[in-house]
Amino acid sequence: MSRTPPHPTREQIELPMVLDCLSDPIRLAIVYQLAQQEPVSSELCCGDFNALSGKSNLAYHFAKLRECGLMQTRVAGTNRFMRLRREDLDARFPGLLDAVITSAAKDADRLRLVSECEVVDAG
Amino acid sequence: MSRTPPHPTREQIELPMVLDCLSDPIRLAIVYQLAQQEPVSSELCCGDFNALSGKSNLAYHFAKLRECGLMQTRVAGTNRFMRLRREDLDARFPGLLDAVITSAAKDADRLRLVSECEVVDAG
DNA sequence: TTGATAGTTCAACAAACGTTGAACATAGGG
DNA sequence: CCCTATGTTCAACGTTTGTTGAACTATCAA
Repeated sequence: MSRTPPHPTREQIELPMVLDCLSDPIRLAIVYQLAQQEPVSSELCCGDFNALSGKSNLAYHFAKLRECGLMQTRVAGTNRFMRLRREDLDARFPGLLDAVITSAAKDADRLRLVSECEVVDAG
Repeated sequence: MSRTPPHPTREQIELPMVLDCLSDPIRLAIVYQLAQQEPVSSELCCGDFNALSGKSNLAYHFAKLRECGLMQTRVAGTNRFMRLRREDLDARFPGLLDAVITSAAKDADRLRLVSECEVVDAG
């Protein structure tokens, strides 16, 4: 598979694009899941999101998240590891990412941020 | 003109809809302009946004902003007065509106949040 | 080399979106 | 009453979006 894909620089990150990206339920769930995992490890790979949708649809959303500057992708063998661009986002838009994630957490069930099986596992 | 249009209740306000609404440049400019005016008077009428786009296009965006719970419209004679639903938004999504407005302010010129003539007037 | 695994790319399609202008409704002033 | 100002609604349009499945690429392990 090709090399590590292009990402915007910090200064190229645009507010409307970020908000638009976060407004899609699947992408919000991806960002939320990344944020939840952050204390443990800052990275997750594509397969960790398979519960959210099909692989090709996820690839589409990953690309959007990358293009708008929300995520960074690192290629390692046959895996791609993704992490939130927290530093860049906090620098550009202070408090925004946290506010979104906190708000999303409050509505977690309404938003189906967790996949069905995870909910079952937790219960 | 018909009666005052329907608005969602506080609990009906949904995060993805709010983010999607804010991701449009014209709507972001409307919200920003309302937020700027807040200390002075919490309301502006439709005509105050005429620099942003045509009247029918603005009516379309006003409807979106109302439907997602960002704004409230009050009918007074031939005017409609609009204000941000700050209390409701802060209750549902603490810090979100402020983070968006602060971020928008930082990029004010890049985002064309102010109309051309306002910029000229200021210069 | 063969096969399996991980993920991307492409073409297709329906649905939703933003913009326009024309028509409409309503209220207020002469 | 007529006229104007304010704002909405409607139909039309081209564009962008999200989703699908099939084809593809690349890496690793046996």
